[in-house]
Amino acid sequence: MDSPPVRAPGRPRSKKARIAILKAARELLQQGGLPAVTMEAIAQRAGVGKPTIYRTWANRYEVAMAALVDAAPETTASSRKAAPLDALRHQLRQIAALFDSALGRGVATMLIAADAESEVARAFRNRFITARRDEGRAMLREALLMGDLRGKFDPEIALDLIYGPLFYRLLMGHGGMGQDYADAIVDCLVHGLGASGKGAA
Amino acid sequence: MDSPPVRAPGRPRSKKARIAILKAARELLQQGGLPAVTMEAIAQRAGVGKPTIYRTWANRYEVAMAALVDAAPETTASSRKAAPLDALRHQLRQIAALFDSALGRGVATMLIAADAESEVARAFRNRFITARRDEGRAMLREALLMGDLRGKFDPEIALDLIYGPLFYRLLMGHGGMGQDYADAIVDCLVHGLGASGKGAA
Amino acid sequence: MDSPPVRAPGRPRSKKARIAILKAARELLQQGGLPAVTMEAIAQRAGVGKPTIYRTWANRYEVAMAALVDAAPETTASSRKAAPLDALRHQLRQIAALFDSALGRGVATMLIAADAESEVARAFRNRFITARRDEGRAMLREALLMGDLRGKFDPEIALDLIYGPLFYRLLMGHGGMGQDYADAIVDCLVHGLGASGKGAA
Amino acid sequence: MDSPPVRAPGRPRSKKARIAILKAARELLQQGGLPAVTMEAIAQRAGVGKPTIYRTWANRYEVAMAALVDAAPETTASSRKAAPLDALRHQLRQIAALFDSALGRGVATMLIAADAESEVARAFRNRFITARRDEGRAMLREALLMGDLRGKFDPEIALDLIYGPLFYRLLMGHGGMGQDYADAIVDCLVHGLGASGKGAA
DNA sequence: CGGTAAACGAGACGGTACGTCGTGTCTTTGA
DNA sequence: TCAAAGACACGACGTACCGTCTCGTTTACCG
Repeated sequence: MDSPPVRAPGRPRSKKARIAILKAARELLQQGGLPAVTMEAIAQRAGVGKPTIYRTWANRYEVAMAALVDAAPETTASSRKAAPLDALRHQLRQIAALFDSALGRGVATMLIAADAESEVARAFRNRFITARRDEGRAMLREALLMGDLRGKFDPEIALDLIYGPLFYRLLMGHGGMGQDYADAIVDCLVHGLGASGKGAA
Repeated sequence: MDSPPVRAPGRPRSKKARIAILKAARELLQQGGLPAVTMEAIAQRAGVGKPTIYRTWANRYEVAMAALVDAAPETTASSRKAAPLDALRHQLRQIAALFDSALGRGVATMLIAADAESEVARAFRNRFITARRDEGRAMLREALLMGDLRGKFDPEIALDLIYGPLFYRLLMGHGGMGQDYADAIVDCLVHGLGASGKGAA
Repeated sequence: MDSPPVRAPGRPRSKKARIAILKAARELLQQGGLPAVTMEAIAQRAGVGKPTIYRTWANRYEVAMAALVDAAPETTASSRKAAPLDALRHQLRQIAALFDSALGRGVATMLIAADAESEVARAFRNRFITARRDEGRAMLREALLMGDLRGKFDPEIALDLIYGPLFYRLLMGHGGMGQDYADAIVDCLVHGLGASGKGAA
Repeated sequence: MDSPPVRAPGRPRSKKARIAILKAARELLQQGGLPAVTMEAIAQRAGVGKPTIYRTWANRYEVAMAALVDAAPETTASSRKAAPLDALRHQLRQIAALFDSALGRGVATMLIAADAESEVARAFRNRFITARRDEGRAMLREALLMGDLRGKFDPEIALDLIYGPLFYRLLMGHGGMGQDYADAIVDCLVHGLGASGKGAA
């Protein structure tokens, strides 16, 4: 790997170490899930001292998150020019695919286990959750502007109703995560359950 | 198979020990959250040997779950004679209150960390999740019968939209879990987002 | 004391169980040494409940000792009519052979580990040690009477010098336990080291 | 092989921890005998983690032996200028005193229980047994040179006859371990039992 | 010959110690 | 100065036996 110049192990390693750590964490995550991502395993596999890891991340969850953040595509790069609701469906399908993968559970575990206020946890949420939610919010607004949606609703609540079911099934595993599920969520929500005005509070 | 008349040989398991273990686990869960529920702490607090715990439960998550299952009320005992949608709102408020408590995170962690196929995990899901979902399904049906709802929708998807947001916020913590949140979910869903027929797939 | 007329009420102890227990203990001792002789292993192998063992023996060492006592030949049945010193050599060879076997170490361990005052420990010592020592004492006396020995010595010290070396090598393992060793001990002792009268105290 | 210039990487082992562990083991040994020397007790008393102990020693017997080796005087420092046989008597009295102490049984137990081939067991035997035996051998040789002894005998057998009785009584406990016992052994051996030439094999 | 009392098998009990693992901190050496 | 290596204190893990107890069953004797 580092054969020709044979740069002996020493000080100037900062970037290389970081990359090796994240790579090791990613591989461990894929092979054995989050429980396999131990500091010791990372250090050994990356050829790095444990203190070097702790210098950058506070605990193993942060390393795992950083590995995911590092690996994931920065943007969904949604298909431009599509109708807003179709774009929303497309995005939802992508998220469903992620949750359906082996990493899905790991994502959920991290969301729970990590310190909610840590720097990396915030970045993780930004990258994986908030960014998509922001996209979704923009899509809803556009749909209203273009007349695809005409109801009166709190967009934040609507976004919860859109993304919530995916997390629900991720946690409970009581149903599939297929593409049609993403579509069904949108359809059910935009049509509503048919309020009659009788059952209101 | 040969269950009713047969009796296992040897000394029967002690009811006292079982009760003490679950009580200790419950207290530890309330005081320090799930991380505090260690086998050693349970054993010491319950005045019980560790093997006695392992004889019944496979790991600390199972004990914690069993403690919750043991402690929780069997049924929500919803207010009878209320309008179905009001009953649904009431149930949702109760769940929100649970998730808002210190136990909320623990519940979520357990759902993730425990072996999904274990006996206790199944019981836990039945008691805490499925039972409420079943109640919700009945309420939806009743609302349709009574004319409070008139839409055409897949009830399973609708139930996901109802309960999903609570898990979403439990995981992400991006918003409150108050009583009004429960109401807002129901309202948003029954009215829908106002489909125009244009944005369909 | 009150043995003949009195008879305990209830079911008498099972001879079959006793035999099975001692057999199991003996086998375990041969296969894995003393550490393998655990109460649980004995009980399982003998098809017997642990309390049945404890009813007769106080701990695993006692069981192991009883197993040895039960297995060992009651008497050395020394060759009659042999010269006393030859008989002594013969006996010593037999003891060396025992110590050289797999059971040798177990014997030593038990002598150390068991409660020195227990009933079985005493029986064990009687059977294995004292009986042989008594035989040895008789042989010494006979040798003196017959004129084979003419020195002035304390017989108890002489007996220690005869049997001690075997235990020494059993413990330390610094030399063989062959037949010639037994002979060498007797020879060296009966001739002595050749006192000159100068080094006396 | 490459010992002198080479140095293991990483943090070197703590001398303080080693000393604390051996001190704790020694105290436990004195207070409660070998059964009291448990890894957990050592770790707690020494303020040390269990893995730190296991890093150096394989089991509690090794720790106990190391503690004794560490504590014992390197040499008996026998009284110079004494007659060789008197020096031998002196040494034997010292050993008898050790065996008579609370540590005596522990010493014997360790000799049996520990892995005979382990590094520490070898050191233990060297320090406690072989060194004294070597001293004894030298004394015998000197006594022959000086004419205090004139017999023809195998010195190794003679040494077994000298030290064996002490181990015999240590194991069997059938007699005292006093100073006069040490003297009696030497006296009996140097004079012999008085061979007549009749009882030979 | 039917009661009764003890011994039986089975195995759960409260404990203690085991030896392993992972954590997050520290100390040393080397580049 | 900082990185690797790895020892450190800590503490939970899950296992193995200990010696005791509680079951329901079996078996011999004695009234």
